[in-house]
Amino acid sequence: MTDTMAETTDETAIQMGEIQNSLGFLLRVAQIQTFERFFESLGSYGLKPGEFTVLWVIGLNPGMRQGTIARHLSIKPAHMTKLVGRLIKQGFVAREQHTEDRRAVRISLTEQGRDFVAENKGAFLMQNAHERNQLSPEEMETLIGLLQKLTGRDTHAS
Amino acid sequence: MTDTMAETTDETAIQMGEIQNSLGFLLRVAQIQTFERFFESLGSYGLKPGEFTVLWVIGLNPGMRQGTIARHLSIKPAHMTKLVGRLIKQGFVAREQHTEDRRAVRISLTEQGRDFVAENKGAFLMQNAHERNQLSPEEMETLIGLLQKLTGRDTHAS
DNA sequence: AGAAAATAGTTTACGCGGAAACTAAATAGG
DNA sequence: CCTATTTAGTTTCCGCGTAAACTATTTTCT
Repeated sequence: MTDTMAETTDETAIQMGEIQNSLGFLLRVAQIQTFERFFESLGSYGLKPGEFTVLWVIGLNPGMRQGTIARHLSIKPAHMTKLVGRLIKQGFVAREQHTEDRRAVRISLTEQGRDFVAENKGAFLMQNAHERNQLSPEEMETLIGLLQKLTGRDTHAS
Repeated sequence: MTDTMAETTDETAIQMGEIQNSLGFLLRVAQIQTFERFFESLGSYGLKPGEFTVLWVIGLNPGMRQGTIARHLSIKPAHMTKLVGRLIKQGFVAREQHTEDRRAVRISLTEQGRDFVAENKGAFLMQNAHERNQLSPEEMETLIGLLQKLTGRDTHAS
């Protein structure tokens, strides 16, 4: 599962240098791994992490504008359109015209969407369960806190 | 159905729930931001983070097989082919046939490639300089250590 | 040796996500 | 009012990264 030490070709003596400590590099690898884990639990439904996140937030904010949700999730408008389109096609989300501002689009979950979120909430949040990775609960907490701070998403940001 | 049915027009009052603490979500946002920072410094050269990383590792391991490097960087073979192709087109990398195994491809940096890496090494590694983000040096160190552990890439396990 | 399997890398087809151009609706300015 | 600007979302086009199929070479097995 982890790096196969058995494979002892001379080629494996690779030098990585400071890249090993590069934030960008580590974030990339971490995300790849997280992505893979996600598919182990939710992949069977053909849903991607981003899609589940959107579903989740729509569920918490029914009737909100899709643009607002996109902005808060750092999703680009163009991408949001397609994302919502997919979710609608799957029957999880419904669009409704904003009555006051007819440019705006309100979105909310369908019954099916609510059920889906409720069912898979656990699996999704399991991502940071320490059983699934190398970190202790405290370490995971620290990591998440630091990432929140790094991204300016900690609740008590300056 | 629930009490959250109140339609929110206020943008700031968005609910995110446990997603805020989701490792996957935070990794995604962090990576987007890191990506943006990268372009501020190296974007002018039209080089992507992944490309610079590959360039870097080739520089540290001249003449190594491209597949070996790919594996160590969690890059898929197909992608590696295109990556190397681009780097060759830019004049940074050179291919040479492996003499013993004619299937294998050895790659190394050109003079231009070495110069480029030397020039931009500082800018690339600056990513984790605390001046560029919200974290103190110690916090950054902790974060990097935790990410290494999470990804199983902490070579010098504490 | 010769067929079969394994290995290295490439090509092809596809989906995701982004930038920019576009449409539609609301607001501002005269 | 009526044009001009802004805002919300969509569409179009493009590049990245992946899976799967493919080519070429090496190894294994009999």
